[in-house]
Amino acid sequence: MTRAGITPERLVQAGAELADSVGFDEVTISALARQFGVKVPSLYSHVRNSHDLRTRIALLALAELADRSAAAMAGRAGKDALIALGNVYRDYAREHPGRYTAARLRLDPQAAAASAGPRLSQMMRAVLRGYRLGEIDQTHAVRLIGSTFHGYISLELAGGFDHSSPDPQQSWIRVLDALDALLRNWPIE
Amino acid sequence: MTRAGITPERLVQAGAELADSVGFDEVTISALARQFGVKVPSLYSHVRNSHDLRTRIALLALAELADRSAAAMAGRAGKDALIALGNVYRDYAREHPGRYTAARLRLDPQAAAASAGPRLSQMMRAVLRGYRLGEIDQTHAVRLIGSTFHGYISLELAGGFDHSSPDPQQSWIRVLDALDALLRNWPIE
DNA sequence: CAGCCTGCCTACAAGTATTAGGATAAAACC
DNA sequence: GGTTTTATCCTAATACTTGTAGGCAGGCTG
Repeated sequence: MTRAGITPERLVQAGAELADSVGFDEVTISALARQFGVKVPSLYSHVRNSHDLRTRIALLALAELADRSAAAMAGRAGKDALIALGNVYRDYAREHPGRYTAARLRLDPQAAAASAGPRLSQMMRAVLRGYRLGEIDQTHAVRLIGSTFHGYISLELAGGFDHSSPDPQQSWIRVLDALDALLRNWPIE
Repeated sequence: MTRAGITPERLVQAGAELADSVGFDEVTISALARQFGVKVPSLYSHVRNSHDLRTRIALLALAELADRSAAAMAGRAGKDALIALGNVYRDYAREHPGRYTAARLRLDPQAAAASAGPRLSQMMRAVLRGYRLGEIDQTHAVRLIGSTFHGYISLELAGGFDHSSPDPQQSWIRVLDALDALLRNWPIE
C-alpha cells in the first residue's frame, strides 16, 4: 500500500486549519485521520496523543503570532507600536479563530518556556518603552494591556458585540485610544 | 427499586459544582449519572441532552452573577460602583471558575434574551451613570470595561500571572484605578 | 383498588481515544 | 543488488462518551 506521507508538521498544519474552520474543540484525531484518508491509530506514530496534538497547534499559533508581532513592531514606538500590536492580535484572531483559541491553551511550564510565549511578552514590554513607567508599574501595565486586548478580542469573537451598534471597529479604535491615554497619564497613587 | 429523586434543578446544581471542581469541559452526563448512582440514560428524562445541561448551568451562573452584582451595586456610584462590580466578577470567577466559564457559553438568541445577561448589561451601564459620557461613548465604555474585566479574570484564572511578581491583587487594583481614571477623563477625539 | 404515568432500567448504535502487535514499503547498509 | 532495519500503516481490542428505543414497576390519581 502506498504511504500517505504524513508528518507531524503536516498533521499540525491540517489541525490548525481544521481548528479555524470548525473550532479548536472540534480538532480530533479521528477527523484528521479521515482527512488524510488513513485509519485512526496510524496517527499515533506521529503524535503522542490528543493532548500532544493540541499542544503543538498551540505552539504553532504562538509562533505565528510572535512573528507577526515582531514584524509589525519593527520601527514603531509609542502609540504607533501599541496600535500595531493590538491589531496583530485582533487580526490574527479574526483570520484564525481556532488558532487564536489554541494559543490560549494552558501549557505545562517547560512547554511554555520553550514556546514563543516569552517572545510575545517581550513585545508587550517593548511597547511600554515608549511610555514612562516604573519597573513595577510596567508589570501592571503589561497585565492591563494583555487583559484588554484578550478580553476585547474574545468578546468580539464570541459574538458579544454582534447585535448592538456602533461598529465594533469604532469601539476597538476607542479602546486603543483609551489605553494610550492611560499609559501616557498613568495614575500615581 | 427506590427512586433517586433526581430533578433538573439538582442535576444543574451538581453540574455546576462539578464544573467548579474539574472544569466546565469535564461536565458530562456520565459523570453526573455516576455521582447520582444512576445509569446514564436515566438522566435523559430530566435533561434533553448534553448541550441542554450546559446551557442550564450557564443560565444558573448568569443569574448568580447578576444577583451578586445587583446586591453589590446597591447604593454605590462612580468609582465605588466600578470597583464593586469588578470585584463581583473577579470573586465569582475565583470561587466558581467552572460556572464563570459556563457563563461565557454562547447562547442562542432566545436563551440569551431570557437569561440574566441583559440584567448584567444594565448593571454595567448603571456604573457609567456616575461618569459623564455621551450615548455612543457609553457603548464604547461598556465594551472596554467588559473586555478588561473579562480579560483580566480569564488570564488570571488561566494562571497567566502565576510565575511573575508582583501580586495579582495589586495589579487588579491598578487596573480598576486605571479604568476609573480613564472614564473620568474620557479621551475626546 | 385499578390504572396510568414517570423515573429508572437494559440493550443497542455510533463516535472518539488509546494500546498492542502485525505486515510491508522505503531507506540504510554491506 | 541483496539484505537488514526501521518507520508507517494496518487490524484487533478495550474503554468511555453521547444518544435512542423500549420495558418494568413504584407511587400517585380516580
